[in-house]
Amino acid sequence: MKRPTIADIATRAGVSKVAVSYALNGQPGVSEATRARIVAIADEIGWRPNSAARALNGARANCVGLALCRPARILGVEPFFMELISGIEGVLADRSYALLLQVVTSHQQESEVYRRWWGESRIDGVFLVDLHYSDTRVTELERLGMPVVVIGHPSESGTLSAVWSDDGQAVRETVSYLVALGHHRIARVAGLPGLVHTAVRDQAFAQACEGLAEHVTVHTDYTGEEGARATRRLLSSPDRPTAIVYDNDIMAVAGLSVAQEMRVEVPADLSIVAWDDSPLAQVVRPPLTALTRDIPAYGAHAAQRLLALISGESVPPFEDRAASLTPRGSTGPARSHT
Amino acid sequence: MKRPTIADIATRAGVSKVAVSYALNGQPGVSEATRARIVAIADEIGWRPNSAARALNGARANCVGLALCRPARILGVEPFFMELISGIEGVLADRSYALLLQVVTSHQQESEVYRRWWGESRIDGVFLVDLHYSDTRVTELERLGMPVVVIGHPSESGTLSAVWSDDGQAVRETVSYLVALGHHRIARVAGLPGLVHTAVRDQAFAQACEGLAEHVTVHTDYTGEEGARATRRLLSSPDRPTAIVYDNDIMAVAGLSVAQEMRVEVPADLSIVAWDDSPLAQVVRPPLTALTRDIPAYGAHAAQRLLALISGESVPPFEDRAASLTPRGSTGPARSHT
DNA sequence: GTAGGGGAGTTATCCGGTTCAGGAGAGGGA
DNA sequence: TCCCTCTCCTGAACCGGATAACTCCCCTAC
Repeated sequence: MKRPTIADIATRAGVSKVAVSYALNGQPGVSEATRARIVAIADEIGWRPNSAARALNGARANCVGLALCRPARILGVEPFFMELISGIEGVLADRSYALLLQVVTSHQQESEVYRRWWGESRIDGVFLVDLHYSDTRVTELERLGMPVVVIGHPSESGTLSAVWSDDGQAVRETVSYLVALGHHRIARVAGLPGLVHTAVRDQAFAQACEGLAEHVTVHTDYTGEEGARATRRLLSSPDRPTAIVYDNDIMAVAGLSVAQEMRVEVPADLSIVAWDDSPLAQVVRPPLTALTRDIPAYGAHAAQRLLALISGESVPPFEDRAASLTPRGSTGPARSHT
Repeated sequence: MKRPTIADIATRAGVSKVAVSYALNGQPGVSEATRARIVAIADEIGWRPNSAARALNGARANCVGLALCRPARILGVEPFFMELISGIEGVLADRSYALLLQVVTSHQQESEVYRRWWGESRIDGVFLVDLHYSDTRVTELERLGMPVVVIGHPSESGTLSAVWSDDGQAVRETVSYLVALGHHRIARVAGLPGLVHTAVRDQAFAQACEGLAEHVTVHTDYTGEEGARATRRLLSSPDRPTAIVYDNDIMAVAGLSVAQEMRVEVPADLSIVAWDDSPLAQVVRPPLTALTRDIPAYGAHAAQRLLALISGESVPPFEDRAASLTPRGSTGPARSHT
């Protein structure tokens, strides 16, 4: 029941281990006849190269890592990561790379996971997501000298390669769309304030809203509860906004529910925009206007870069397409001033 | 910049590789003084055991696998898998086990992934999810002789160990709750018909509903669109149901939206129950009555069993707690017959 | 006739850690 | 003094492949 090795194949074929190694790796040094015979035997007994043995020869581990540092309940409800992973794996699978996944609870733990994986030669590189300002993980990974692709804004990725999309542009597009619809009081329910992409959006939002009667950003932890609470507070203020942009879909749905509960009509009294389109945004009534990104493609681009990096190529920052606005029923003209 | 090996430590400590190996593995054969010295040096230079070298000696790979066979868009929107993974990893992390993840598009591809991982000695075992009837993956995995924990009903898991929960009981609890509220026409919007847990629920539902004026089950692919379509059809029938049970939360939310769009009041005219509680179920209005399970715990139990199996222990089927009903605003008494 | 060249294999070594079979030296009992 | 045991440590082999270097052998060319 032991797994077959090249030595077994060699015995069967009546040649040396080396001939088998050459034959199975397409190297010169064996005749075509012998090669065919060896390949046939390998096939027949179901031989697979032992990844440990290969890795031991300084070869690649054929594996990359991803550590996610978010509470389980948020990870579960945010389609983003699963879609990202799907996209990443589409590329990895083609090159027979595996993905090592770990959910951690702190950046310190995350760094520790990287150090361990790298020290144990388990992985050839990692993806880094959810960049913070002065992120200790960046310096840590730079120090390790491991191939890394940062999925996030290059301004904070240090010397590490980055794959990113211009959230600022998406914000500007959204705001000017809302302004064109006659909205003067726009609010934004944002995600975690420490994240770089939150800050980028914050800043772009503030700039795009200059000159408007009112604009405000509220930070949350991405959960529906906080999204609902923020919405309730916003809609309770005397000069309540006529449009709210949410940083994820679960908060947008929560906000929509709050509006309905408070008898605020969507889109007549309130327009809602969700960041990141998802089936969820489309099944609620009215369907949510959303900032659509091709997240699997985003992940695929990151994976391609990481593999290139591992092969020793140098990889300049790659700017993916910005999210684009998909108008649906949740946005409409602002009701003229009452 | 090379990663340190035990040979480096040996040189530094002035002993042989073997002494270092013994010292670092807590084996007898070195004095406490020497052991302390070696451990200190290892610590100082940041040594980690090369996992490939260890694996090569017949040791465990310290890694388990999970392949998910669902389209990316469904995976993303269903919190189930991410929560399951979080739970699994909580246990794995304690034992320094890693999780290898792959998203595949067919069972054939999934089996191929298992064969490859196992053949390459990358993993010590796998989780099998989304069991079908006459599942070829079961026989395939039995043939490989690899440790496997099936997350699903033991009736179809063959000789493989199973961790499961009694969906039938949850269905019965739900139906009797609805009946107690005066509902006589109950519908169920179910998931993929091929899945064992769908069939288990189907059967339990049919049995629990015996004697009712009407009960019907509609199968879907778990997407919000199909959930909405099914709901629309159900609510358009002359004898429309007064209660609908959905197999996941995204379909329940879609159903709720359809009801609202059709001016069917929830819960006055229609009660809604969602399978698997999630933040999503709680943020919509009215909040959804849901079948709550502790999914991370479910994953944790499965992981414990898989690790036990890998250690050579025998693992009987483990029945986890059944989902329990969490009543919220989406269910109420059936309106008396008009 | 012989040097040269290449095809087809082989042997030896290495990767980093584990394991087994000793071996040196100290200590103890008869 | 001899032998035995125990502690602490070492050399060698091994895991499954990759790779450098070498050996044949046959064919060609000068």
